[in-house]
Amino acid sequence: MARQQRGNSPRRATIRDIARMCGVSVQTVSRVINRRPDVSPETRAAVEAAIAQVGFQPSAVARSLVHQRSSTIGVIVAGLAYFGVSQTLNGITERSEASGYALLVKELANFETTDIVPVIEFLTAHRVDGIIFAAPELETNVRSVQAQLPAASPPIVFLKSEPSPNYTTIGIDNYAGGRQATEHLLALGRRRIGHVSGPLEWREARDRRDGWWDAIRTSGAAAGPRFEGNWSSASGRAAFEQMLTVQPDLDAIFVGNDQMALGVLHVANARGIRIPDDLAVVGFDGMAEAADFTPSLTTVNQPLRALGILAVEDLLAHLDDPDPRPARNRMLETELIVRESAPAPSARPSPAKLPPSPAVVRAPRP
Amino acid sequence: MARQQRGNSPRRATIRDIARMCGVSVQTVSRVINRRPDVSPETRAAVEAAIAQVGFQPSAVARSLVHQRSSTIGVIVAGLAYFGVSQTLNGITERSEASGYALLVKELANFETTDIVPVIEFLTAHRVDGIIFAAPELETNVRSVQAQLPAASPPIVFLKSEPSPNYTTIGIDNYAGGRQATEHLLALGRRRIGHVSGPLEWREARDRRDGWWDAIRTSGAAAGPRFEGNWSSASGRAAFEQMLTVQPDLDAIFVGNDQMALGVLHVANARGIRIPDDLAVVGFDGMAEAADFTPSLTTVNQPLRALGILAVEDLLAHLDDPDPRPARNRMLETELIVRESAPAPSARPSPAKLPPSPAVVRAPRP
DNA sequence: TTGAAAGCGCTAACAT
DNA sequence: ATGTTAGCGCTTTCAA
Repeated sequence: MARQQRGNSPRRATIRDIARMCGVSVQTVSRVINRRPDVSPETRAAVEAAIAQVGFQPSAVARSLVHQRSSTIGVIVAGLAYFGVSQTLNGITERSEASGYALLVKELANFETTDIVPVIEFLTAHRVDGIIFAAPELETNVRSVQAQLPAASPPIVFLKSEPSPNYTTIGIDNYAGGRQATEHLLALGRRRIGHVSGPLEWREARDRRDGWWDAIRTSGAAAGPRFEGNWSSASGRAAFEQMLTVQPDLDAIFVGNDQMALGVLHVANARGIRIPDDLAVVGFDGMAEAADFTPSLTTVNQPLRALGILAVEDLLAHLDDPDPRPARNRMLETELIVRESAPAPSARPSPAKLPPSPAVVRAPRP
Repeated sequence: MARQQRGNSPRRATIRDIARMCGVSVQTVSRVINRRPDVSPETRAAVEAAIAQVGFQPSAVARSLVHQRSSTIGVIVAGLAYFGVSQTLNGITERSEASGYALLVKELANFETTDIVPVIEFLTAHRVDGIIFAAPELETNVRSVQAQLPAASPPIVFLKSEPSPNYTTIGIDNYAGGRQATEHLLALGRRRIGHVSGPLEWREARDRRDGWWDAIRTSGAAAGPRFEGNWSSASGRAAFEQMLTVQPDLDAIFVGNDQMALGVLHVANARGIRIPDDLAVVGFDGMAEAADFTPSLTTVNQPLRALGILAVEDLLAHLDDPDPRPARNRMLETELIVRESAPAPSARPSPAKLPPSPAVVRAPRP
C-alpha cells in the first residue's frame, strides 16, 4: 500500500510546475489539459507524462474563477430524514450527476427558518450555476424566501406546488391526490371518512386535506373527523386512537402519508378492526414498503424522483438564459395504487354511482 | 414583489466596484468585509452602505483560490435511496452545517463502480477540505478506492467497518449486531433459526450473516437455512417464501434489515403463522416505523446518524494535521430493541441457560 | 488607518 | 504549434 492519507502539506503541483518540468509554457499545458487539438503529439505526450508523474490535477477553483461557472448546482433542503425530501434529493443527484454537475447541499437547521438569505448568499457566493429550493413548503418560508432573493442570483427552481408568475416552480398536485384518494373511498361506498393529516404548516398537508374535504362535500357525504399528525407512524397511531374515541363508527380513513397509515394499520390490527371490511384505508406517498404492510396499503403515489430530475433539467436548460425569463410553472400528477386496504370498487359493489367529480369547489375546512 | 429571478447577466459587483464607489482602495473594502478592526468608522459605514446598495457578495471562489481552502467537505455516496445511506447523510449534513461547512455531494452511478478515481479527483480538484466516503462497502470498491487514492488528497474518512492501519475508518459493528440478534432468539429457546441476508456483495450483509452463523454454532444449534434478498421488502417476502418450502418448521428468523423483515411479517400474517409464537422475528436497522409493524418488530438499532456526525467531527478535528497521521479506526455498537416479534426471554422461560458468548469463532458459512 | 503591489492557478486573446 | 500578456476577484505582504 504505497500512499498514505495526507493533509495538504506537500504543495500541490500547479500548471506552472508542469510547464517547467517540460520546458514549455503554461499555455501549452493548459491546452493539453483541455484536450485542444493544436498541440504536437510529442509535446502532448511529454506533458501528459509529467502530469501523471506528479499526479497533477487542475484546480477547479481557479477554473471557476476564470469561467464564472462552477459546474455546481446549489440545493437547499430541510428534513432530509423525511421520505419525500430524500427521494427528491435522490432524483436531483441522479440527474445532475449524469450531466457532470456536482451538488452543493445546504440543509436548513429547521423548517421554520425564514431567514434564508444567508443560505442563498452562501450558494451564490460559491457561484453555483443554479439553485434548487427543495425544502418543504411551509406556511411562511417559501414566500419570504422569494421576497428576499438577492439581486444577482442564478436561476432558481422552487419545488413547491403553488405556481407563481415570477418564479419557476415544479410541484406535485397534492390537492388532486387527496381528492383521488377520497373519491376512491367514496366509490367504495364509504360515507364516514376520516382524515389524518400531516402538520398543517406544511402546504402538502393542507392541500391533501383540502382534496379530502372537497371530495366529501362534493359527494354530499357528511364531514368526517380530522386529526393532525407529524408524518411519523407513531403520530398516525396516536391520531387514529383519538379519532376512534370521537367517531368509533368510521368506515374509511384517508391518511396523509404512508408512515402514518402504518400507525393506523397497527392500531386497527391490534383492536381487531378488519381492514378493509370495517375500515378502508388509503395512504399517500407510494413508498415501496406499503405493498408489504398488513394488509397491503392502497396509496397515492407521488413522482418524487421525477420531481428532482425535472428540477435539474429545467435548470440545465435555462442556465444561459438572459435576465427576466418568464417563469415556468409545472405540476406533476399523482397516481392511485390500489391494494388490499381499499380494493377496487368492483370487488365490493358500490351502493350508488357517484356523480363525476365536478369543478373544484373549495369550502370552509375542518 | 420587487426582484425578478435572473440569469447572470448584470455583471456581478466586485470588490473593486465597491472600492471605486467609495473612493477607497480594494484593500479597505476587503478589510471591511473581513471585519478587521483597522478601519475608521466612517470608512466602514460608507463601504457597508455601498455593499448593501449593490448587493455585493464576496466571491467564495476567489477566496478559496487565495486561501487554498473551500470550507467544503466532499461526500461520496451511493444508493441514497437506501435507508442506511440517507440516514448517515442526514447526520453528515447536520453536523457540517453546524460548523459552517457545505457539502459537495457526488453520488456513484452504481455500487459496483470500482473506478472512483474521477470522483475523488473531482472533489480534490474542487479543493474540498476533506472527504467522507459513505458508499456502502462492497466486495471490491473500497479496497480499490484506497489503492487508487491520488497523491495529494485531503483527509479522508471511510465509513466502513473493516479497520485499516493506513486509513481512518468509522464503522458499525454489524457482526456483533448479527450475533446480538441471534443470541436473543436463542435465549428465547429457538433452535431452528433462519436468516434472510442482504446482498452478500455488501460487507454489512456478510457481517450480519457471520454474526448469525457464529451465534448458532457457538450455541450448538443446527444450522438454519439462509436466503439472500436485496434489502427491499419485496425481496424479503420472496426469500421467506422460499425458505418455508425448504424448512417449514422454522421457529425463528433473523432478517438483515427492517424492510425485508416487513416482507417476512407480511407473508407470515397472510399464512396465519403466529408471531412470535410460531415464529420469532428480529430485524436490523432500527427504523422508527418498525415499532408499528404488525406485530411490532424486534430489531437491532444502528447509530447511523451518529456515524455521519462522527465522520464530520473527525474530519474537522484533523483538517490541519500534517502529513502521515496515524489512521484512526473506530467501531460503533448496535443496540437490540425488543418488541413483540421477539419478546424478552422472561416473557417465555428459556429452556436452558446459554453459555456466555465466548471469543469470536468464525467458521465456514452457509 | 490606508494603499500599492504581488500573486493564488488558471484561461482567453492575441501574438509569433 | 507555441508563447506572451492580461486578468478572473480576492487576500497577503509590505509601505506610507
